[in-house]
Amino acid sequence: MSTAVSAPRVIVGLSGGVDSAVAALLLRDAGLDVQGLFMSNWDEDDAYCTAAQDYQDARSVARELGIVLHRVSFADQYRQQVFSHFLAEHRAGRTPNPDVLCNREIKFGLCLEYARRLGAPLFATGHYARLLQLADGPALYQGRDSGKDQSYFLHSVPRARFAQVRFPLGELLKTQVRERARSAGLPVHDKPDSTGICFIGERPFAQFLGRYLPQQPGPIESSDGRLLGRHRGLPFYTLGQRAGLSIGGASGCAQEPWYVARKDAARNALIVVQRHEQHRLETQVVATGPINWLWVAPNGPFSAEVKLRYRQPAQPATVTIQSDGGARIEFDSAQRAATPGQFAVLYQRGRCLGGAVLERAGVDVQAGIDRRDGSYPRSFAIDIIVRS
RNA sequence: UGGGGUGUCGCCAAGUGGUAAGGCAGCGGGUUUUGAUCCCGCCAUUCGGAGGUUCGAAUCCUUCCACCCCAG
Repeated sequence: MSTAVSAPRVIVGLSGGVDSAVAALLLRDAGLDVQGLFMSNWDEDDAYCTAAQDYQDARSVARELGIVLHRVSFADQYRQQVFSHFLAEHRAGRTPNPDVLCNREIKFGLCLEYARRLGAPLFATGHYARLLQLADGPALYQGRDSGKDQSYFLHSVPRARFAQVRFPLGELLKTQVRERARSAGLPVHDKPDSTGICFIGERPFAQFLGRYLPQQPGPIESSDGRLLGRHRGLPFYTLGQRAGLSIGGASGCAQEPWYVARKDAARNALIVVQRHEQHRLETQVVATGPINWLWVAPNGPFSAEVKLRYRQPAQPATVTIQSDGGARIEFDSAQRAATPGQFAVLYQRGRCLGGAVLERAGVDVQAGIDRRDGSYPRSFAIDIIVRS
């Protein structure tokens, strides 16, 4: 409100949560010309979609901060550029991460552009990540709060776009953010963290997917071919998954839970293993699609820490760039349930170097097989992957 | 309808006279801006049915029922 006429304008993506509210607060207090932007990208109003309440919260925050709040819906574009891909990946038996795409296409794509149209050279969000403007361009770093770091979800954004971006929460801990919100009198200071797919919300996942994908029941088998149950369709499961298999005890088998190890698309069979044989779903090498670089990569192989899934500690590995722009990543130690469709994100001492979608794992990398369906040859589980 | 075997929570499975282990699954919760993984909690007044013996039985007896195997 009290900003000088010359202060640069910044559009803050206000979600109605505490993080974006504090991001706006910090920028306002820094003297910037802050305006809020609320996006509703999923046009479904039900018990799981909290958009209506979130908008009210965003309004409250904007009122409290004394800033303008814009509202826009990218629902059509979200369906076109994020959700359709999400479904296509599932149909192929892979496990997509829609939120990575959402950041690239919507938040740091359309939304960034929209901010420009609103006269703002800068766009900010409440992500827990840090940006440094280096001589050769922006550098993305993990948020200081290692428990909340969200750089994984940002790795796919084209590097140049980060020049316009600010992450005011990068140096803060979540507890500090909540405290800041509370002392500033923001009504959302104790609002629970959001979970689930961005904009869609947390819902019974298999049920949700079932609205878009057909049921294609088939057998659930152990690695030695024993029939253990029925699955509802390969797309409804992800590698490493335990829950939802409904496999009870079987005579002669260990008293352990079962995990999805492999999808046999040709036979429409889901192959599962027990805890003591989880080495069957471990791989040491993976191959990715073209990398989105947030860093100038060296010519030869280099060392990095790599995450194959959000909320897993980055693992030391050696990365070799292939002629097609993808990477071959060899880990120092075997990784559990490397899943096609998920993203491999590279780090070096807290800096996010970039990342790419995981295409193949294990022997498929050596064989150079491109299995878009996420399945593995039968020998994958039976012979080759067995390690001591 | 001769012989043998088995019937304990949705599944696997302890318990052979002292008043129902455990695991898996499932459900609920925690963690979490991706489906998970992980962690915590809840889950058989009842042991195929009916009688009987006993202070007391899932465990002993009788009988019926179901299923499995071998012979037919």
